[in-house]
Amino acid sequence: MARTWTQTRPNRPGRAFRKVRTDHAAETAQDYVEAVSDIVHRNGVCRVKDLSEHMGVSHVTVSRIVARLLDEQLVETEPYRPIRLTARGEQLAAASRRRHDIVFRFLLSLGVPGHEAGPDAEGIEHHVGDATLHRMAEHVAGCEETGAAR
Amino acid sequence: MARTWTQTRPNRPGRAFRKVRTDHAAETAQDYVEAVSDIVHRNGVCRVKDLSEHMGVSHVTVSRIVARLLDEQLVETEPYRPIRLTARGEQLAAASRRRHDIVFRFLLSLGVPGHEAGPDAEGIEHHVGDATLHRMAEHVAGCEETGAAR
DNA sequence: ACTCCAATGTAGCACAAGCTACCTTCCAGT
DNA sequence: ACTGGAAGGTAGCTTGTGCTACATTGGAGT
Ligand SMILES: [Mn+2]
Ligand SMILES: [Mn+2]
Ligand SMILES: [Mn+2]
Ligand SMILES: [Mn+2]
Repeated sequence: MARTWTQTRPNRPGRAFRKVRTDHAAETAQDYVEAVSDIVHRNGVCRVKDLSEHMGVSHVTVSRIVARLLDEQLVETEPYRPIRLTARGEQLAAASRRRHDIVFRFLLSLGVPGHEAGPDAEGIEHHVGDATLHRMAEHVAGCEETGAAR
Repeated sequence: MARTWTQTRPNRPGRAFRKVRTDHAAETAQDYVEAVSDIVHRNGVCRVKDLSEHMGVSHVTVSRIVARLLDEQLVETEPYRPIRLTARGEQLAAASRRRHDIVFRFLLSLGVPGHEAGPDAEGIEHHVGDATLHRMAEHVAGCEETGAAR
């Protein structure tokens, strides 16, 4: 019965890379619902144009992605109308913003200058597991009770 | 002269998201050259199969990506032959590994358990700017001179 | 020397996300 | 009420990365 079983259970590095890929797949939805939430709070409504400027992409890219979010019931809208978040969308936005803020404030508390912490946080946030997020939050809290960054 | 100038210079969030997108574009090359380097050190040679197992993807995906790395002069190989790194590939691999190690050890020094630090580092590494990397390295050094993680 | 099979290559598909070019809609200001 | 132009939709292309199915190759073992 030998069983060569070349690769029955996934190996360690393979698992890690798979996780990164699923994180990437979730990334767009998180950033967009967060953006919709921000823009609605700032402007009252969120239009395709607003998202296009916010994300730095063309309006075409935005409207295809909005169609996907509609599919996933994260937003609702009709043609030529503003975009609102569904309840699910609000939840995801809240969770994403919380994560984003923790990562951003953590980088600041590490001593990273704001102009670099912003862009770095935008990417890092999607790859931070629960344990890592907890540790970051604790670090931020620790630094704030002592005294500011550094 | 009014100048509506809807969007002449990119806005802040737009710049951040653009950076994330360029980071993602560089990600595959970095992970693959790092993998080739690791596998060569471990096995003597690196084959498509090794990469396929390491990355957790099919051999088809690997061989198309290897073709791209060949184009970018990061690796050299011929059909049905092992894959070696070029000088440029070695350089990129060394830089990537250094970055990867710093991020990983940083997470450990934060108190993140290894089984989560590994996968998280695999994603985070590509979004860490120079200032952030420096801060992480300093944090690791500080923790090591004191006493281990925590 | 042959043969078999694991490894590799190729064809062709899917899907996400980027773009330009072009068409349609709607509303603000006359 | 009209209408010009900004906003948004649509068509169709590109690139990157994933896949299955099938063809090819080369070397290990007889
Ligand atoms: Mn975010
Ligand atoms: Mn983000
Ligand atoms: Mn890596
Ligand atoms: Mn990686």
